[in-house]
Amino acid sequence: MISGDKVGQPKIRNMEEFATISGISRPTISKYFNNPESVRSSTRAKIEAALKRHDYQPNVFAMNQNRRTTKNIGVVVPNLADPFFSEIARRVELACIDAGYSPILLSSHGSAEIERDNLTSLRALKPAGVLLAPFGRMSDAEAVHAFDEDFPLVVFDANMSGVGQAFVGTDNAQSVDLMVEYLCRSGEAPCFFEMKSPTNPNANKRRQAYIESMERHGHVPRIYQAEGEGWNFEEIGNVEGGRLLAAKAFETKTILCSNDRLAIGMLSAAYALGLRIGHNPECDLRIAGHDDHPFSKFTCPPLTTIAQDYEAIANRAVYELFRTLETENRSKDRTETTFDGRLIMRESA
Amino acid sequence: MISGDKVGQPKIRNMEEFATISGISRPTISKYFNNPESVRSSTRAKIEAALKRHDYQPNVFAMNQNRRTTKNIGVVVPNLADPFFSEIARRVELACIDAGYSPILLSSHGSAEIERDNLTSLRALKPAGVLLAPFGRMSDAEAVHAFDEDFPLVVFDANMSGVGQAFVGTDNAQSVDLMVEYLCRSGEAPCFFEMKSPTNPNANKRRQAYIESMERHGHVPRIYQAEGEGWNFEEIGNVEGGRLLAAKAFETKTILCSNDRLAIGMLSAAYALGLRIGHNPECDLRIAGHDDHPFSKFTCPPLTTIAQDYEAIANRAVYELFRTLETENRSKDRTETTFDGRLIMRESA
DNA sequence: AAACAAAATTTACGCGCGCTAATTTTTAAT
DNA sequence: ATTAAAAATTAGCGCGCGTAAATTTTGTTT
Repeated sequence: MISGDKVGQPKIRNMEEFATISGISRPTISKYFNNPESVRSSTRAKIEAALKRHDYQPNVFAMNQNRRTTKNIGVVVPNLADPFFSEIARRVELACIDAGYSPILLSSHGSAEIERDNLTSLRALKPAGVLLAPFGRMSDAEAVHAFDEDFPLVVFDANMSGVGQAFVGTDNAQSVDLMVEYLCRSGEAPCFFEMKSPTNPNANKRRQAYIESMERHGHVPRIYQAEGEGWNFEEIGNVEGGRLLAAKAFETKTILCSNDRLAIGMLSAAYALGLRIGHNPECDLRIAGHDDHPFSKFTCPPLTTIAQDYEAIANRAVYELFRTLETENRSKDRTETTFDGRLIMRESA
Repeated sequence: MISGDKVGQPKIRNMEEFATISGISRPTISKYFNNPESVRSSTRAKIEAALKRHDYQPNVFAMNQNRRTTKNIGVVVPNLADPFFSEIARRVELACIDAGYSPILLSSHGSAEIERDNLTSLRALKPAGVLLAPFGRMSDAEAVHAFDEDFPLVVFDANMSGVGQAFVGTDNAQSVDLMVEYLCRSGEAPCFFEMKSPTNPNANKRRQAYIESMERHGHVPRIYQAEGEGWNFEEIGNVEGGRLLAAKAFETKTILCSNDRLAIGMLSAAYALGLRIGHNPECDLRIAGHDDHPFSKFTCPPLTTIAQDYEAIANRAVYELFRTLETENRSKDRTETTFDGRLIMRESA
């Protein structure tokens, strides 16, 4: 028995045959598969009864060849190995499926070239729309702009000015201010640790937010930048952060890291140096992060950080895309939505 | 200007137009795109000259509708949020692209139902072959078997007896023995910490390997099992492992965890309890893991573990699939390939 | 140079479905 | 019972390409 066959039933080869068997005309069957609500309920019942007996499904390729627009949604993230993106991609995928679309998940594996290739590949699939978390300034701006011209596009996580029908992300100004305020209130004002050449534009926003927040609280901002390129943030935080710690280069005993992955690396370096990290009086150092990385709960000590609202960002990004798909008027009003970060207080700061 | 156009050239709409412009018949153009080597070099030169001037690419949907077999390769992993799978998926994807195929990456998000749905979705895409990392005994065996009947299938990471043309994974017997031997030689024989109801069949193999290895070394195996379901391994290792540590339930001071994620959670619990972890004489406990999770280098202290050979597994799985695609004779000789794990000595054990 | 097989190309048809227009049937409202 | 609106049917073209069979070209042998 071939899988998918119902016992004793011959295999349905195409929509014509299924139409005959279900006693409905082919165009009506076609309408049904395009939108089950668009046919009369009595007709729908007949079709679904036939479906139960024969489990036919239309040929995807024939469908997509002739449809004005496919049901494909491209989802492009810079790096699936980063838990932030794998988690948000998961939610985006499920939201698309719920809406009856087929998400196509592409990771750029940390390379702007692959990001460009991914957009090229997507063109061939004629997606109804695309959700893109771009590298930002690392991205091939020309390719992204061109893609924006040709397809409905929603950008998330990292903003690119003027690109896409909408941007959805976290309000770094709010989230960093929240953390700075907490750190100042509960102890010494923090210095800021980040990468010198951050791949992600959010890093720049966070630095700026840190500076403004510190000044607002009447403190002098102090920024320390680590050398290093690429996506190996933990390693950079470990090596460069460790170097700074060993050299006692930090002028304060409270360090706010630009993201959790840097903090995770630095915590490991601090441990190796025998430094006690935490908010207790007997501790040497406080370290905080940003993003609520899934492992940040299990660092030593657990990392105080900012949780981004994955669920809200994913749902809103999908919502904005579908809104664009429904209202044909492209590129009129570009919306920017940011969600607040939430302070996660743990032992590290 | 529409992106993709060459300046001053009109947009090519289909293969017919491209054939006219390049001065070659359409079927020959079709042959070229199917396999450039299959046309005479003089013909190939003409086509490629035309391609330079007009950058036409065939309609994917029309191609796949008529081809006996598509160039799609399905890649199904149980959980992209797990770095092991995101990393191996990355390598598999790139290997497929190199071979001129289009990988379609699907994560089952930790749910056997979604795994089944993913296989169903893949059917519609008529993939040339599929690379599946199954849940194992959690998988919908019937669905997987049925899929195996209908498509060339290579199983990796977790074996399912008799399923697929090939299995590729890590030799747990070897890798666990390697670790047990190291631990025994460098100190006390380890006890074994794992989940009571592991989702992954490798866990069972590792337990068995631990028992056999211990007996071979003349020690009594001691196994501790944590309650808890799902994929939140760190949490389970943290809570249940921490409970056992606090209760001083472990009869030895060396603990081998079934995987790194459990170890990561337990390390965090040990830290909270003020236990000193490591191989130095003054330490209270040694903890080791398995998989060389990307974060294991940055635990406190860094985790001694077993590195699986991602590259080899990914490449071999892809290789086995392509071998199956070339030789039409399915289901004759099923191969099983396992690669050795590599001991990564760090400070935790 | 003729003969001939092999390779390349052309001819011709079909894939499975979307979509449209005109017609017929069914439903819901008067 | 009448009628307008909604839904379904009939009929048929077109999408862009794969592919088998027929034809032409090419390269090799005698």
